[in-house]
Amino acid sequence: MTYRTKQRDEILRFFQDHADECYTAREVGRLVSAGEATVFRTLTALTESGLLKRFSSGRGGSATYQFTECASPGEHIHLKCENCGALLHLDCAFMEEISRHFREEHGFEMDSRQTVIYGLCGNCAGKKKPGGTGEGSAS
Amino acid sequence: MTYRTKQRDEILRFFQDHADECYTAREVGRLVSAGEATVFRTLTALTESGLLKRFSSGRGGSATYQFTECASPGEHIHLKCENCGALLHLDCAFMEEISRHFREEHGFEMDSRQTVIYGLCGNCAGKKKPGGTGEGSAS
DNA sequence: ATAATTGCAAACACTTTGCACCTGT
DNA sequence: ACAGGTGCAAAGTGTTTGCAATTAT
Repeated sequence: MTYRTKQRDEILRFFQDHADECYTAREVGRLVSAGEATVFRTLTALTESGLLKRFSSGRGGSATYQFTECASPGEHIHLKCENCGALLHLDCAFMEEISRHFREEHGFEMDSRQTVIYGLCGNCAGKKKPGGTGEGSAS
Repeated sequence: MTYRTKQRDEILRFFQDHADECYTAREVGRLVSAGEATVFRTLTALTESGLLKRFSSGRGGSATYQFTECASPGEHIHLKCENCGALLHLDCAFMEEISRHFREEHGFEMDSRQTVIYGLCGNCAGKKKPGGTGEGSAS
């Protein structure tokens, strides 16, 4: 991450321009001009620096990545819509409340960076009801 | 899942006897007398029936499985300790409170089956502070 | 009896790595 | 110039699948 290359720029920009969608490494590879290896390396780097969020798919499927504005490790939690894929960032205030609840009532120190709440966003709730035994995840 | 075989019995029993630990398919394969394919098939089946919970590991690592008492889709949420691996089941009452918060204040319908809260349990909080860019997940 | 399950090995899919070449500073 | 990045192809993993033999009902 020392040099700035056009591949990284292009990949990051791609995610910024599609912040409402998840993409697999393969998809990214097809949509930008960068080799697969570079895509994987870049995706890993961007995830580690907090610009992207990674979601593991249930079985043997490929992981997906999505842009997330928060490069800074600020305190907030992510809500992921299982239907449309929207990634919502929960404001600090409420997160603190949840966090406190877990800590005080259950002695559990929540790690908001690793946690993703799955469910249906306002637009999707009431519509589609995803079946399957899907599995979600995030870094 | 029509017949009852000794392989499935053994695998399920293994998880019941080690309900506080996560195991990869490979580990299970070594510890019980069942072929790898059978282990994978059984793990998938048990996960689908809700007896096990599956956690995807961050990168290319293997998924891990853990016993979870709740075969019934009862309303409760899971808290997973990132340090010792403990899997805590949150009582309905508090889960309802969280759920309501998301719904009323954010229009978000939480899916408690898919969601796992990561963090440190009472015993581990304050001790080890896991680094890395790990990623958790669950079905 | 017969339909489901097992197990092996081969097939797959996703991700990582080695290494020579290219690029950013 | 030279550390760092890229890309190809090869190597790894982890997981799934085809199919004959085995087992539960």
